[in-house]
Amino acid sequence: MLDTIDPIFLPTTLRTPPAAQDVQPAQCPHASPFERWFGQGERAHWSASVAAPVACRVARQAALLREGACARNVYVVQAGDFKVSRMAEDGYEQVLDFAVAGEVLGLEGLAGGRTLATVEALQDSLVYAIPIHDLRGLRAANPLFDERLQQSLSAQWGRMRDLAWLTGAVGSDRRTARFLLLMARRMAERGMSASRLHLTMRRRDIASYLGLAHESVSRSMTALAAAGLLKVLGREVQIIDMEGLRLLASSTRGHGGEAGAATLAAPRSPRHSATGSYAH
Amino acid sequence: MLDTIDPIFLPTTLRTPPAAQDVQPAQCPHASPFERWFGQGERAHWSASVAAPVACRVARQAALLREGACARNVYVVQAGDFKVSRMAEDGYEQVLDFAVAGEVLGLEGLAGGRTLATVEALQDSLVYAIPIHDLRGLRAANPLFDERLQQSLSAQWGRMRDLAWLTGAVGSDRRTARFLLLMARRMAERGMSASRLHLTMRRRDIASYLGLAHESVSRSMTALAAAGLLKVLGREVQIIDMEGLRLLASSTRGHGGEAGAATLAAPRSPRHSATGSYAH
DNA sequence: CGTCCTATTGACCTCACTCAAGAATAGTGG
DNA sequence: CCACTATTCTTGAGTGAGGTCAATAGGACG
Repeated sequence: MLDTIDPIFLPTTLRTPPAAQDVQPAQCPHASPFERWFGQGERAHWSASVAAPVACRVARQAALLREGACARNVYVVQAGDFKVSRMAEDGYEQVLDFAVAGEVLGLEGLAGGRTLATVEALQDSLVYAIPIHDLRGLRAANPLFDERLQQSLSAQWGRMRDLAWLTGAVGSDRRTARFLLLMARRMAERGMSASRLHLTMRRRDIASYLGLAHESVSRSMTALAAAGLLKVLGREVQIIDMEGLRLLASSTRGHGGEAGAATLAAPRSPRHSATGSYAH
Repeated sequence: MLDTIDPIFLPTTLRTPPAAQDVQPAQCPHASPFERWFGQGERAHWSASVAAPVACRVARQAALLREGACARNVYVVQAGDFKVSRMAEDGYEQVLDFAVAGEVLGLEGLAGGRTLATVEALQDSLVYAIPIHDLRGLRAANPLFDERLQQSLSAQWGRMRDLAWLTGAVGSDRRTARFLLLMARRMAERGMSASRLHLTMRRRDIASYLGLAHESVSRSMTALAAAGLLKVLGREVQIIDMEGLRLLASSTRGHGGEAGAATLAAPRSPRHSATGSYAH
């Protein structure tokens, strides 16, 4: 009976002490990712020929999947978050997505047998590994899992929609605002605070994801903070004016947001930096 | 027996007379999309409870799927091509993809029951409609179809990869070059000439897809033509120097392509326009 | 304590967006 | 078939935004 697996979050050598909402899946309105995927109690039975998913710890900066490798497993993220990237032909690292708890990784390698992206842990994380050759049997044995898998495949479309929504916005401030709103939405979907973001990835990763220079991301952050929409302290971001951020992000192109009220101050003047410790 | 369906291409009021390679699926190294999806001859049998897919003609500019509508069918494109777009909150039309023969449309609506994108025919096209409630039965009855469906779901990941590859490039010329290479690759995958592109979509659609202004797309086209890489004549594009185009597109950012040789002439000087009939 | 990585800020300047106008094409109706 | 219209495409001019280069500071880690 695998339902006795305790979803212990890994307190081993965590650089950044985990925030309270991260280690308490019980606080989420939904059950833990494991239960949502495989069911709980007596419903989480496995067929005799199929092994139960194996819990794996992934250290920060460790590669869960490496581009071009042989695809062996898919992974369900139990805790932590990941960066999905791909190497362009000239060595540029193109970030495709950021995956958080509840998502499944490695499905892209199903067809070709080869991993098509590198997936790297942004913090010490916990995943459940499912061998690809067990997928069919697991789907047959566990209807809930089959349903979740279907949803994940169609959720892939949502990722593309998000990416297009982000890169479709003209203006680095707008684009950065959309990114923050997207991250906030993902937090909210998991029952955590939407206004308090952690941003485990580097500015450079965000920049690659948004199609900007990392300096522009940095500048936009401070600009949004100077406009009173955010408080930025390194990778810690607190959204002050969610509605203002939405208004700014709502217009995809052209000058001014909607009614011309949400435009940031044109003569970028961060005299009084609201960036916390970075003030000087 | 549905294998007797003749994939007649519609010669009804075609503005642009279809090129020979478009109406001759027999010339492709692969079979027709219908055969590739459903098999041919005796293998294309259907279970008694599941109707065979229905061929549907879609007129140019007609909406095959409309965003927000109730999801009833998925469609396999037999001939023609489509624009997949989504309306942003401010009314901006964000183009997400261009679909060509062999691809499946409407899968994104499977989970939520609602269509998440508008799919519009760029030319008079032919699709096979499959009711969603028949999907399960059809997959069970036809293993080939099941396999293709799996591949299409994982192919969705490739679309996102393509989109990120496009928007990741800095510089409108590079981005346009990548777009043309992408279209050429899709043509080649279907056994057609990779150097001769039709571009059934408007410049504005390309621009939305690439995250550019449509004027920039137009300018980049003429710039690429002036550099001797292309011949542009409205929506008809012929790639002259495929390798040069690849070299230009290979570098995602920074000045110059790879060895500094593939940069376009800096003082954009289209004295002698190579745009065909647009010369004056 | 020294090194490496990351983040921020500044200066400069190219480039692409915006606005605007003209030309070519497609579509419609007489 | 041609006139008329609407849409699409191209080109120009100007400017502001963001990319590149560069320097500094902060933080992590051994």
